[in-house]
Amino acid sequence: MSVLNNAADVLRCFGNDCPDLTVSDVVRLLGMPKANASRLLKAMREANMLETIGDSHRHRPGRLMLDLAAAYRRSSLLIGRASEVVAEASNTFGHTGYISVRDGKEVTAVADFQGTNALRVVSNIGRRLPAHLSATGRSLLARLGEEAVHALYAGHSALHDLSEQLSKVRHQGFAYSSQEATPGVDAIAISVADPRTDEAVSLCIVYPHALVDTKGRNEMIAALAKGAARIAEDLGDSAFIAPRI
Amino acid sequence: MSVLNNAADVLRCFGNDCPDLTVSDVVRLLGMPKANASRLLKAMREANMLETIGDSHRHRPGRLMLDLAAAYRRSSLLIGRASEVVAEASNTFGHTGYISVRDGKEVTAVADFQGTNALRVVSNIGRRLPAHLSATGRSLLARLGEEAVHALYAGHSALHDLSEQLSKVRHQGFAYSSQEATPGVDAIAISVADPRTDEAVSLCIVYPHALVDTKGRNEMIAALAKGAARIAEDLGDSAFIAPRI
DNA sequence: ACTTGAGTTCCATTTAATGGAACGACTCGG
DNA sequence: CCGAGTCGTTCCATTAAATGGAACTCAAGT
Repeated sequence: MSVLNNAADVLRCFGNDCPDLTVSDVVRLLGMPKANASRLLKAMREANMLETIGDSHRHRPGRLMLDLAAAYRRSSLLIGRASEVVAEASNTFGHTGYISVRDGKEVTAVADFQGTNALRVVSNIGRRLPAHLSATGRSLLARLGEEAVHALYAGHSALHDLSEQLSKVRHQGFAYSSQEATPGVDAIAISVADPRTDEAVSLCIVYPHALVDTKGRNEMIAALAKGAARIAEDLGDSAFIAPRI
Repeated sequence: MSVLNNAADVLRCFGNDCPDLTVSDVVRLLGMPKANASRLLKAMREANMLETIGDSHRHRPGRLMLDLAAAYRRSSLLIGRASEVVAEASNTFGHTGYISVRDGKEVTAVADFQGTNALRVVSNIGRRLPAHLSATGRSLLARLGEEAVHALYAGHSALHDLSEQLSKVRHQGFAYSSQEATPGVDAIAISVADPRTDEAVSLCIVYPHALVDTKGRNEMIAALAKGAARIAEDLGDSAFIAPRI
């Protein structure tokens, strides 16, 4: 209805696989009269929410947007603490690490730490993934109660499988995926929350399947678990489950 | 005037040192009637541009904003190419690296690569710095003509010094700062542009002053210069100046 | 119980958003 | 050189939303 919602809809278009937008893209994607789309993009441009690429008619997010993700990170003690842990683990083992948050049925990375190994998984920060299809997503879904997950995934065909996976995660204290989203890539994830702000984040390490055996995997789980446990204790996360390896 | 501009003003408040905002913060910072501020924050919340922290009245940027910086990076071939170069240099030397863009008289980092050395400079992505007070900023300002810089800094007391520094940067092909913004921290920066999109980025390495001698510094400049020269050639940046060491 | 500060809601007024249609700019193929 | 197609902008009357003063709620402090 209001411009603000339309502007938000435009920004949402950048979410997945869309590096830039034209007026007619917006008309197509949002089903809006093109007069509105034209004026909306112009207004967003003038507000620095968008900028044109060169002198073409293609738009990308504006400079105003560049610092907001960092402001989000700064607003959260939990993210800062989690980042320290994952940064250290990433450096120790040479693999890429993330901090992710859940937004409904999706997860998105808020911070990433590139691995240093020659063969490492490339960072995919800023891409939204279905929560039920990734270790980091399941580590966050596992924090919800059984009922909350049922409510969230009501009518979803994957619900039964997901429930089983989540009880495994709850029992183990960590989530694990092997070549699930990407062939050759494994991931481990542990979640921790700040009860004062109701935030939950996932600490995640992704690594090439071929490079890490069970022993190496367990060392990484132990490293993340140690850091996560300290955070859980400091912040009072009583729902934290110490991983059993 | 319109909500969009007010919303943009609210988002701008997160820029510097402000991790969260309340209704009265907005009233104070933007001089807006509190009825408006209250409704504006509510509307931004409902559009996912903001979210409340826990159940308090404090707001931070919303989930919608988290992926936009990544979309910006993805929209630019130049940023992608520059990131590869800086990521490699960061890994080789163990120091922290950035990619930055200029926005008027400010620079902001769009990508960062944490160093791996025990003593390394901590990433400050998402903070805007005055362009004339940092190596990365001066490497970008040097690309502007002498006149453009005079126009941009008209009436600014630092203009004279800046002009001198910039001609040095233009002659050398790189910018260097020693313990300028932060005691004990040095930085080197080289800029490269994409003439097709009118973008310019700075490739920057920051390192502890005590850890690097002139020889080490020159090795890093050479590494950045080599990568930047390849980008300049591939994209047709005729204004690129190969650093002289 | 009184004050102070923060946040929300109400309502008449003002201002901006809407969308159909006409217009201008560009590209492609003949 | 022309006409069809695509894309983006502008115009204008209509409709809908933003505005800001004031009244109201709620909580904390004294």
